[in-house]
Amino acid sequence: MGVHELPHGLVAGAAGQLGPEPGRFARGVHQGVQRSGCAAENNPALRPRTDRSDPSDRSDLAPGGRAAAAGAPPLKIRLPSGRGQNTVTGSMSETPPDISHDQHAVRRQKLAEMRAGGFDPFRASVATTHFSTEAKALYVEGQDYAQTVTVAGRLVTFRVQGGSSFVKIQDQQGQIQLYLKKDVLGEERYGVFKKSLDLGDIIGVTGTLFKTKTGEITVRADAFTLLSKALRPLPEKWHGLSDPEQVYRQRYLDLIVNEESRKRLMIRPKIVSHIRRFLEERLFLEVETPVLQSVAGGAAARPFQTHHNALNTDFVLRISLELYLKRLLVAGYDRVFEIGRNFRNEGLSRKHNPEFTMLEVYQAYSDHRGMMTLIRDLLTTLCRDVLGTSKIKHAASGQDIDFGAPWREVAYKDLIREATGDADWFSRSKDEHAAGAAKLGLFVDSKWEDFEITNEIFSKKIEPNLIQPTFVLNLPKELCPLAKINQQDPTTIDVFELVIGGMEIAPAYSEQNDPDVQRQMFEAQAGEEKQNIDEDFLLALEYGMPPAGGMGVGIDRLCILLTGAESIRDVILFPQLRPAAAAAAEA
RNA sequence: GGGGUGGUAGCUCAAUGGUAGAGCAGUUGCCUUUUAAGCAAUUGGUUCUGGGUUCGAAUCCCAGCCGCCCCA
Repeated sequence: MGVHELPHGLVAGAAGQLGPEPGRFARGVHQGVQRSGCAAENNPALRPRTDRSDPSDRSDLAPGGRAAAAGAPPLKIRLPSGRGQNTVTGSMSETPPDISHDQHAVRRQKLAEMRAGGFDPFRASVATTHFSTEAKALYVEGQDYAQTVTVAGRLVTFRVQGGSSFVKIQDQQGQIQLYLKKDVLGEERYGVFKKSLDLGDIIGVTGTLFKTKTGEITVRADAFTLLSKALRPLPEKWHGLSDPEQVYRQRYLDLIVNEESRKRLMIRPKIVSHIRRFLEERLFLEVETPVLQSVAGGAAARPFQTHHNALNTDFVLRISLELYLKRLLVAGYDRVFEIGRNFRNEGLSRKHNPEFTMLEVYQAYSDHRGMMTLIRDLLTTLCRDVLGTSKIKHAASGQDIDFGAPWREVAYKDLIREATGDADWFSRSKDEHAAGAAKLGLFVDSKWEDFEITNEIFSKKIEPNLIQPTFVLNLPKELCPLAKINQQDPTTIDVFELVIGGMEIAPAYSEQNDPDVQRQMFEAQAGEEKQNIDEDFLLALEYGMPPAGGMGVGIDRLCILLTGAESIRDVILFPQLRPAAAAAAEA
């Protein structure tokens, strides 16, 4: 039935049954450890003070749950004869091999002995009342042992000193120290704690808050429950996990032991939720559009191929959100956004993951100028509310990026003229452009179109040096077929590209809504920017799309920027890696 | 795709051709308000994989796998 899933426990705790009576972690049950069955079947609020299960209850335990369990001896790791005290249980009569060096085996043996003693550490859960930091906030100065809490988490430090011990558990919010004392827990339970728990185990504890001599708010445990046995040891607590490969492949370990990673990756959900709130306050609708598409449009990139069996049709994974969101503009969704995954079948690098997250926003009766206001407001409130500052460090340049200062606006062509020192750059020939680029030390591929040569200068020589927030305006029309042509200079389009910290963060357009011009611009594309033509999209435009501003924001890059990360892999929980050879062989 | 660089105990790292070590973790013992706890004892290795050179290889060479950095 799974009545007592952990979420229920959390809800039950949060719903107001605070301060469970100490006796709820029944001592008499299976080495005093409560089981999920009991917790599930009894409303925690109504349960008797001393929640002793009757023996028949044990039958629903693991097969090992026998009456003999109650008398199970303290756990002990068996060592070769002559060393330590062997605890010979049941049929074990041979001297077992020394496994003390093999932490996995030691933990497995502890588990086996627990099960043999009638306790299965994977069957219990607990109704927590608080997260760690919430619990600590409840403490009232000077009122030790007044507040009862039930907390749960992973054991991350272990300091045993004889008859009392300090340990820390870690949960989603942080850590809280627990104080376990033989006098409080009783000899047997304290022995169980010392002998059968390990770093990495997940436990639940009920106890009262107090402040130690050294000033740390701590839970003095009245009872504890092992909720999950860790069969593998955690990485070392002091240095954490540093091998980048293991950090990425076993991110869960990184998140357990590396505080920095945990903090950094926790910022991301805050950023995303701020964006949602910000846009919803401005009456934007969040929608979801197809990932599986027939034509990968809205950008120039190689898509991933896939196949639908029932339809016997090939699909591609989307490379942008754009064309479906514009269909929704046609449909009358005047303000719409999607935060979704795009997939591009390209190389991996510090700045590229094959799947990445984009925010795309479209606002009818706005334009790229309107988008400038929107993104500026979004990013300044984001800095204020999530980071609590308007300035962030940009490690690569050593500068502080100041979101509070006025944001620079500059035309693409002006930047090129400045970088090349050539006021007449845009009236020169392709060969002259190639020569000019080469003079700047750039490699020029003979296959490149003229505009690609110029854009190489922008990408390599200009963009990386735009550290402060900069709107680059009026890009050449070849760079994007989906924007409106500029009235004054028809070689450019009404767009901006927001560059911060040397990275392209957000391109935005005055969206092209003339179906005929749109078709022409698709057909006129050249070079690497060429997109596939989505006929269904063009059909939609013929029904009439309102004038609109649209913008894309690379969420991963935004997170890199705002967290000071060095690589996109540091802001993606599970970055893409080549499958491990060993893992592949096992599978 | 090219160049560079790395892979040693569960984790973090030493060991430059001559017996593979340390800290943490583990195990055993002592320790009832600690802060990376301490003290004492102790276990622990296919040095990524496969070849080669050599009396002898973690170390040198070749190939492969995986990672990281730079370039295309």
